[in-house]
Amino acid sequence: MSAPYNHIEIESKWRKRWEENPVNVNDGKKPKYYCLDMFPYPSGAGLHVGHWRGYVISDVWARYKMMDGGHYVIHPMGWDAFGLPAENYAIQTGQHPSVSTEANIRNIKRQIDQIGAIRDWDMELNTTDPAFYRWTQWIFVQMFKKGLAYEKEMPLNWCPHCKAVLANEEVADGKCERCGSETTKKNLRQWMLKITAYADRLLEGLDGLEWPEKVKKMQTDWIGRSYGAEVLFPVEGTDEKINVYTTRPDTLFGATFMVLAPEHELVSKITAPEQKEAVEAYCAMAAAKSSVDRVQNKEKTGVFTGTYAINPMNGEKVPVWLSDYVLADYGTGAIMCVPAHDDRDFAFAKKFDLPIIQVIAKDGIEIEDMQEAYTEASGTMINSGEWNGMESSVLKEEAPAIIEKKGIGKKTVNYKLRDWVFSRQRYWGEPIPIIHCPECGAVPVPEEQLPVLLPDVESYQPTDTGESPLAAIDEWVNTTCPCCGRPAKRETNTMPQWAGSSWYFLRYVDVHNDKELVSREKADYYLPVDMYIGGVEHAVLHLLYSRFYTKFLHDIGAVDFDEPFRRLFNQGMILGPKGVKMSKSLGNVVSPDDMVRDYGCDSLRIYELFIGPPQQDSAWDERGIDGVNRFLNKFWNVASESIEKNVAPNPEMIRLRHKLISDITMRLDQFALNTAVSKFMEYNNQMQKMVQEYGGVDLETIGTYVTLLAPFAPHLAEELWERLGHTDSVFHEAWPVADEELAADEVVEIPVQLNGKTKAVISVSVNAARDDVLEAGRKAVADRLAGMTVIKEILVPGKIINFVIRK
RNA sequence: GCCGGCGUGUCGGAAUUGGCAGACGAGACAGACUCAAAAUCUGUUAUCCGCAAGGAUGUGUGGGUUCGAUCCCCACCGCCGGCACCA
Repeated sequence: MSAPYNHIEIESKWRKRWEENPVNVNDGKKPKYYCLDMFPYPSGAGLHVGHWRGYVISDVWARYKMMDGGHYVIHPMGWDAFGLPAENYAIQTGQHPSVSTEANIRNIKRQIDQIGAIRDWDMELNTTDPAFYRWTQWIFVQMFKKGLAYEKEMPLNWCPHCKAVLANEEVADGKCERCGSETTKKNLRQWMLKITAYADRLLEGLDGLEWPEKVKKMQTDWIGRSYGAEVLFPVEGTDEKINVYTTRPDTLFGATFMVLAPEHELVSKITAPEQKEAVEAYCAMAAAKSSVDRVQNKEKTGVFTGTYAINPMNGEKVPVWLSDYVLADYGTGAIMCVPAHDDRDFAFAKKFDLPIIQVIAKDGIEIEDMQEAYTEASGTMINSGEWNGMESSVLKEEAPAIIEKKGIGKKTVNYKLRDWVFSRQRYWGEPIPIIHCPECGAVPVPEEQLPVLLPDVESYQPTDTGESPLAAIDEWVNTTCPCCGRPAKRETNTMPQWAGSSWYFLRYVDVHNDKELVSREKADYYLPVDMYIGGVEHAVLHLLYSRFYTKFLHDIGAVDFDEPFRRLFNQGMILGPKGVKMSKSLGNVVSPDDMVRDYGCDSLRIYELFIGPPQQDSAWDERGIDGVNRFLNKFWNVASESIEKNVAPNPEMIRLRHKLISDITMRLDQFALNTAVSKFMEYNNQMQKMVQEYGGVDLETIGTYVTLLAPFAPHLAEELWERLGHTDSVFHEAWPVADEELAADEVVEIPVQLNGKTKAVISVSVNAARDDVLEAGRKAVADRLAGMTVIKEILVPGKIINFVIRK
């Protein structure tokens, strides 16, 4: 028996070898494969076993791609280092955020190195590096020049805790996505990015992506495209017209009242004098409502304006109301209300005793005393003048065109997606490269003057007023206009956390380029990303923003593709031992460091995969790693024994070899990494029996096993590969290919069932004739067939025999 | 409320997608080695009845399709996630 497996010695040996002699090198001839991890925020807590799992998954994939197809794999890592925690730490300690960030990066880099992954550290980047954010600012300037970055004053989501505005994507349930505080609305002048200009392309581009359907669905819903019509309702006694958006123009005859958002611009113009006071009071109340109230309290409120409008379809007078259930920033901020066919309108009509007219009847029957709205689109039109008798689902499609023809409105498309609020009132972010000149307005900083460096401040403390801490640095703020040379002021807001991450993946491949964002030559060879691995929490944030940025950079000719990530894999979270999210405050964070020391990197790698399906959340259970560790030790022994004995192959071993190749490859391709590990264990158990029976397993089979195991346990594999007598790295081996004929069993066991219940199992040759197999089946259950009538005999070759019998 | 996903031993999970349910691992129990423990090895381990051979039940619940259902269809229950007054 040779020496036992010593993970410390072997892992440090190969770590050193790989450093001296990297296995993943670009010779300029290989096809490329870009396998990317979502880059981490360098938090002070370091990596826990959950982060580790994501990086293990991506490394297994990267190494597999390196061997399968002989790719040069781009597998870089960087730091998404702007953001609030570093800034908050700076507020507490007075230490510059870059200092704590740098220390955190050192620690996390050490932890990442423990994974033993192939990494292109010469591509490392950091979003807070001026050489990087120069180009983040450059992209902003290009967007500004194309009219996609603009300033606007509007009510915005404001987080009183973070003291910054938030994008819609950063607010969930009326609360700040980051800190959980209730958000309020604040009227502020902010920089916006016109992501809505790309709504259709962002929607349509999803079709060609190999992404989880769930994420595509989330983005589709977030963009929220709907088709309908805008219809003009003249206001009685004035020249004004109220423009409403509806997806159900077929129900126009059923519109018995209208509702405007309290913020609608016509409110003050059309309110009747006797209702003025009530309307003003209602608007004030609506403005004071918090986002949480608005989302959670769905009890309808409203006020009558005292004014009537005319339904343009039938000339009927309809009262105009105000209510905050109509959103000012969706559609036209005004709706026509059809209480018979919309739940919200129904509730409003019931509360304020407004008329309800049914215009769609299921099977032509009108409902007496309606108790709830009939919201289905199928039925026959009634009470609808010229439309009576039509099928409503047909009319729904045709109505926008009819309305347009009549000159009372037009066909339209609407989106839920809003423009992206892009400025933040905080210190630790990229300065927005704009100069405000009293004469020339907002002027971009000339490209050759980029980057606009983030200056040092005395206080990082954010303000309550919506002003950035940068505003206090007069010598930085005061500058001259690049256009006219007169005194001007710098923009003091910074960019949101998402700015750098929206395009960083493009920069890795040309990280030192100081002439352009990325050279066309390098972009054409290395990009886009072939596989992107990370958590699902960025579905409508980072992943949507990145797609928008890439489409924009495509349009200005910076890159020749317009989707950044061809394939996306969302790994599940590792939860704490009790199944709750790991967090510092709960004290259930498990660090990989001790386990790497005690069990070795390869054991932890495999355990991270074995714990459950990679896309699924799994609770951490530290005991499980023992099983994986035992498996690696056993395999080490099987391999060592076999190397010593060098036995000749037999058909059983050859069959095992080809079955293993086929099983492992299939599972890798399906991303079923947990069952790939099970299969390794299963085959290892079989090989152990062969060692007992034949003294060892033939070295070709051992070599194949080692090759297949290499992406999972790279150190152990390299060591055994060397012990098998090879001088080159196992990672330069081509991925083995199974010979299905050699993998096929000669004899198969098939169950024999009576009425679907297994009563016996027979062994038959795979080539046996149908009748012989059936005969063998009959024999196996002969005693049970006695006195029975066989009604039907079912034989699925190689699978099953089933006799349907009756007394 | 709407849209997804899931529900299998004590636990994590598997089942080549309609063909022996519970692979693989953890845990537990028993045994071997040991003065002893750890490590290692060898068994057993879905439930119920039975000394046993064997039999019955069993993939959230109820029904259906099928020779055969964890898998397909219908209804329901429970958990998780997303969206949420989007006209």
